[in-house]
Amino acid sequence: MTEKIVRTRFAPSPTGPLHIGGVRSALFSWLLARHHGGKFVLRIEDTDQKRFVEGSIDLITDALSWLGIDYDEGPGKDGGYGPYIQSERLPLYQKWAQWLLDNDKAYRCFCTSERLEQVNKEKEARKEPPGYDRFCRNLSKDEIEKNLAEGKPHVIRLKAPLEGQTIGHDLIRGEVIFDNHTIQDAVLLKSDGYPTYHLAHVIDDHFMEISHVTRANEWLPSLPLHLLLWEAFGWEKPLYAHLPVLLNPNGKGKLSKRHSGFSEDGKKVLVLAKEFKDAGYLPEAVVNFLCNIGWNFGDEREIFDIQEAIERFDIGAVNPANSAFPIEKLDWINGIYMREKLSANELAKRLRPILEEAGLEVNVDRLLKITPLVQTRLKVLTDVVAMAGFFFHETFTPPTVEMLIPKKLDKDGTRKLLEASHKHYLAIAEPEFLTPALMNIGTTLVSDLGLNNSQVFGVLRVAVTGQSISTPTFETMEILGKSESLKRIQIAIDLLK
RNA sequence: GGCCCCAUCGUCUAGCGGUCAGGACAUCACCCUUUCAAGGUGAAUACACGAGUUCGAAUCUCGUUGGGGUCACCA
Repeated sequence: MTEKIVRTRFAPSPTGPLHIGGVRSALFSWLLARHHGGKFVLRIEDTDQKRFVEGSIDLITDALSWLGIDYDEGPGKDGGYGPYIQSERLPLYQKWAQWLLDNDKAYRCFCTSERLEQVNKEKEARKEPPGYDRFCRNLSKDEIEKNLAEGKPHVIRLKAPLEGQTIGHDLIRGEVIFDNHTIQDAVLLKSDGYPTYHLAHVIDDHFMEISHVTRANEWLPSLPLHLLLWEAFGWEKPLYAHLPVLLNPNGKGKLSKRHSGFSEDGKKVLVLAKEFKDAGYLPEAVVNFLCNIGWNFGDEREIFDIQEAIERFDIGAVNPANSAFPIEKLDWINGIYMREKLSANELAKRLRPILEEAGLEVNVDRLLKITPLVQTRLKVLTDVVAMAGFFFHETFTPPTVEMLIPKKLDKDGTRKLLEASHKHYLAIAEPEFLTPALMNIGTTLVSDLGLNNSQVFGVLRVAVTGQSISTPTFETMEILGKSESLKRIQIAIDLLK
């Protein structure tokens, strides 16, 4: 077992955009494979025709690639174990379902969904747990032949043992014991000829030689069923690891797609991988953030790059407890990446497409100048538009009068301040129109006028940028240049007349 | 309801029989300061409860409570 190559897989259903919980599962699976120098496989589980959503596969692969979670085998990337889309493997499932039938491990069930509903209703009335009553389990050969001859639709069900126990081993929580009588005669092959997840994953994981099955915790209750299946086939079982579930930020209920776009305490709850991208988070920050949920790097470090995570990752050390989604930590981590892990040039590269998407024409030289100014101020990339978008506007949008007048100063006082500023700045020679000199004049104005820094610098900021939150005043003026800065100060003066 | 899983600051976590129960985010205060940030310093806050086992339990056992998951011809 130890010398066996580690092969893990991420097996999403193409039912829509990739969810952040799915990303987490994929990430841990990927980390496990990379840690052992093994292979990571992407398999598409599209056995439910009704839930298939066109374009989902691209959405899934796009999200994984944005995050840097690369797969060695998968759709369009054959590694000798394909096809990697379950709907293309139907004959295989049917063949092995037949094998189970032939070996008395499964049986045909002709019950209609109406009857199944009826059975459950009756059970509920008797306060019994719901479940199939095994009506078809002991059908005689003649009855089966008769039903078949009549062309009655049917499914194939597992013949689960009625007594005894099934013991599972989970890498994260150890031994898990189930009484066999609680295990259902689950449907393995549906009447449309498609397998259910139960059958499909066992067959695929066997033939794809998956060594570790990592999946979300909601699968733990069906683990015994899967174990029974492995035993029925007589195949060597993979190791299982059930990852803890991501709960909503308030800890109530699992984080689900239903909550996409919903807000909680006035904060939007992001749940789709794409939403994180659109919101301006860096992929490396998202990955780092996700690593810290349920797993601990050690050394009391929370910031680390993906290579370091691969080196240390240990699936057995994953915390078995579910966790509330600590979304507020993402802002912090994202900030660290933007100001400490990225150089100004790299940050500028990421900022450019965002400004362009906002409809701004980006002058690269100017962008390079303002990037250092916004670097410590951005929470997410998209903040740059509001904070520094004015640098790229064709026309200047002047502030309102209210924005211009600071606390403890009236209209006249503000205008006088601006007039004095205009006079001083006009006197500076063009080549000296640089931050230190501008700052100097600023402080001179403060003492001359008997005001404080905040008032003087604040008024200038608003006058020059047209907004009250912006890049620092004097650096901004330097970038804007002498004539543009003076022009804007004059506009403000006129506004106050 | 049955079954299964889980339980350390508000949150993410470290801890695996002897620790002043550590770190981080968030919060608050102070410093720095041209708005906003960033940075610095400091504060406050946790072993769900009850029985055992033990010289000694956050750590082991059982129970209670609480939370979560799951009981489909969905995955």
